[in-house]
Amino acid sequence: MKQSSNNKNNKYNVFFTNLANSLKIDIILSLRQKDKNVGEISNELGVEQSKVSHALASLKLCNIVSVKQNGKERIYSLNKKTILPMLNLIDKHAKDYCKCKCCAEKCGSKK
Amino acid sequence: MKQSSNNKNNKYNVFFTNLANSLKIDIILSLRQKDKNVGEISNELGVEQSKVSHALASLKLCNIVSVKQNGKERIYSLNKKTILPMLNLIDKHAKDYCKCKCCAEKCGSKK
DNA sequence: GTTTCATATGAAAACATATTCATATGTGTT
DNA sequence: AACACATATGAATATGTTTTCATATGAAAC
Repeated sequence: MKQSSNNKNNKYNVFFTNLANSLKIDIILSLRQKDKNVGEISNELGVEQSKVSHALASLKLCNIVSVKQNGKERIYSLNKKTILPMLNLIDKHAKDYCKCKCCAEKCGSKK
Repeated sequence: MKQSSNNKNNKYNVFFTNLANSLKIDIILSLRQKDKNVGEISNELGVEQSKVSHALASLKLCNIVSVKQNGKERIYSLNKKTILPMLNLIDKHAKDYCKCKCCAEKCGSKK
């Protein structure tokens, strides 16, 4: 009877899971303005370097960011083609449906 | 020096976190075709009823689905306006960037 | 080739969310 | 009111992902 798809690795799940993290979102929002190296991101967000590196590595796996070597630095840039329209959809969605100030607390996360 | 945004509840994170789950994705894909009650979804996916209920409750918090009572059933329907374009963006993204068959395994999730 | 700066990596711990299972609630029927 | 059906809820556990911290790697300068 078990006809479950059990499709843990479908592309949608992989993509959303990768983005389901506030640090990664902060990095994405930061890279929206301009390309940055790891140190710049780390300083700007006040977040430890290795944490940023881990987050970037994961974003890179899904081609959400890409990287260029420049001397000893690595410059990360955002793949805007996919992400920006996606953020816009969420902006629109939130505007339409999340009218109360408590919405952010209530949506999805128990925290 | 800690100038971190620490914005765990920003709308993007809340939204993506809610979607970062294969059952919820399966439910969304199923509701894409037509509205269904909990039992139908549960049967179709071969997934226990309470699991489906929990997933639907969480999707509802973000207005990704909505619900209508019909006798003792509850009919869930997908808010297509936001989700469908979002899935399309991911389709496009995967087509452009995830050319190898191993990509799904590699992207984002360690599993 | 040693030092310094920049970033990546591994592994354990911390954390968050999903799953499970027992049970409660709600709706209609008899 | 008792029952059956449909769905929701709570709480403990399981699972998966992030965080942390120590350390490794790589690139340039000396």
